[in-house]
Amino acid sequence: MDQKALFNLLEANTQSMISNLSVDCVIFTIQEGKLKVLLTKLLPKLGWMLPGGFINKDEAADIAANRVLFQRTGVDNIYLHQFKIFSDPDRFSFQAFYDKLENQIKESVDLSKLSERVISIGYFALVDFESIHLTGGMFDEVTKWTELKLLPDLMFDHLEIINEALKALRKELHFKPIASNLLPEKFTMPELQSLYEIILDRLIERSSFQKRVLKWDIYERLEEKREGVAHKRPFLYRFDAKKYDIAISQGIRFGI
Amino acid sequence: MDQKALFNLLEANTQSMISNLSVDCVIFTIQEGKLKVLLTKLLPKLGWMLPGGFINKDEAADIAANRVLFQRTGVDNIYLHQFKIFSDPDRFSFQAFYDKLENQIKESVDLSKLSERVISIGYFALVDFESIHLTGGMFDEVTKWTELKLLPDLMFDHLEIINEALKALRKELHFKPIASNLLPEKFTMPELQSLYEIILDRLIERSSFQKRVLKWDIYERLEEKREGVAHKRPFLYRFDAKKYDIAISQGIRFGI
DNA sequence: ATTTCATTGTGATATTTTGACACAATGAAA
DNA sequence: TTTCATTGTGTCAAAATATCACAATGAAAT
Repeated sequence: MDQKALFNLLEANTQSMISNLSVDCVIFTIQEGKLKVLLTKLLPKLGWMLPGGFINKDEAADIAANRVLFQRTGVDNIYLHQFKIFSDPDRFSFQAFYDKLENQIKESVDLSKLSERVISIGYFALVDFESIHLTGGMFDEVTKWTELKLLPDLMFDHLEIINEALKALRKELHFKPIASNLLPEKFTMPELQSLYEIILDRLIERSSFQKRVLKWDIYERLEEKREGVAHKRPFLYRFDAKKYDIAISQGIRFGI
Repeated sequence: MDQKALFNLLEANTQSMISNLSVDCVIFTIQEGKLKVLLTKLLPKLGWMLPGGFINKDEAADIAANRVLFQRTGVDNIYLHQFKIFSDPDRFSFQAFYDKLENQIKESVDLSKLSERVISIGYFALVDFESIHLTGGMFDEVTKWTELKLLPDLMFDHLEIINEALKALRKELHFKPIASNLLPEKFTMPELQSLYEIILDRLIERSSFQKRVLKWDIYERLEEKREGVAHKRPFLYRFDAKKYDIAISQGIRFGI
């Protein structure tokens, strides 16, 4: 990530991009028992924000969201769930950016070419921390995972976008269980329970959790058990896409 | 509704509107035991479509949706739920409109001023048929309720928008019960059950339905009963907004 | 006037689901 | 060899749900 990305933003590449329509991605993961979200900066001197960017003129929003996320963070090919659009006329202004720039950069920017407002489409995703590899040499300076409860000041309305994303995620859990994205291929029941507890921010009783989850009949218990734990070894489970499709077609819900 | 609305659309009022961003409203109601949706035409000769229009430059999308719906149908001040955006680059083209116009109209339109694509924000609402009064002299010709299972050919991707709206409505039922909008102030349990059956398109057992619904503790039974029925008179109920707020704050869900 | 009959309120019962808790099994760490 | 946190699983009670039954109702039919 270098100044080129900033220029792309500020010029909004007026030939190929729609300068009044953007996407913003709220990427959740769980690490060290905490729910975290991926933040980026355009330049080290600018504030933290969500990875986002403008939609190309010939591009569907879902495609744009994946492209932008990849360009900004190296995160590639994940399922992004569109959850809300943010259309307050005052939510974003190029002027606010412009004012923070150094004079050298300002000279190369023509504000009059940019639209007066930007509407943004919010996407969220849940990803497995271990399988995500962030790119860019200036990692810590312009890209970081931040604990949801310890967010820094964010630019524009990005705090609101994150809050809405969390609400939408919790709703969506009823219709799409998390294990398909957030966990590695093989996982244990206690691990799955822990995810629910972290995302829903409340404790869940162990025995009834297991009974409820297994009744969905979308997880297959394997012969193997998790190795190297200092106590009884838990069974490994695997998400079964076929059983999941069957369950969905029967209108099952995944309430916890 | 006259040709002026059409001109507004085609010129997209370039001074005050964002010509690449629109809203479309899927208004559901139940009449004669059928789930119906509100369709409109811009002109009698043009095809059926959803009530929709462009967003003003200084306007939030939710406001635009209500304004557009009112202008096109006379339906005022209802809760519109934003459910999805439609961003396929080929989903809409002004050209398609243009080609269907008469020469006289064509001469007054400058296509080059219009954007090449339009992204639309989908809204849905559930309304009580009896309390809705459609305006406009050409009612049947340009505005009508249509049974969902007997939809005519629709312009653009509006069939897809309706299908997605129905999916979203069924999901949303878990978090927001319908009786607050779709029913008149006073209603009976069998009427409420009928709504669920129509919207979910399946039969529900009577006794357990009533027990489940009453356990939500958001409906208040009145002393009165429905008059003029040729059998036992059912009790009337009323939606209790305060109890509803309490229930919501406790994270209750309204699964059926 | 009387009977009919579809519909509703409600209870009885069985079944399923959930919650709370107990306890033996496990296996690395002490 | 012992310790001990964790896990799988069972038991039991409580709550929720499904199934069925039946009396009450009151306009419509006779």
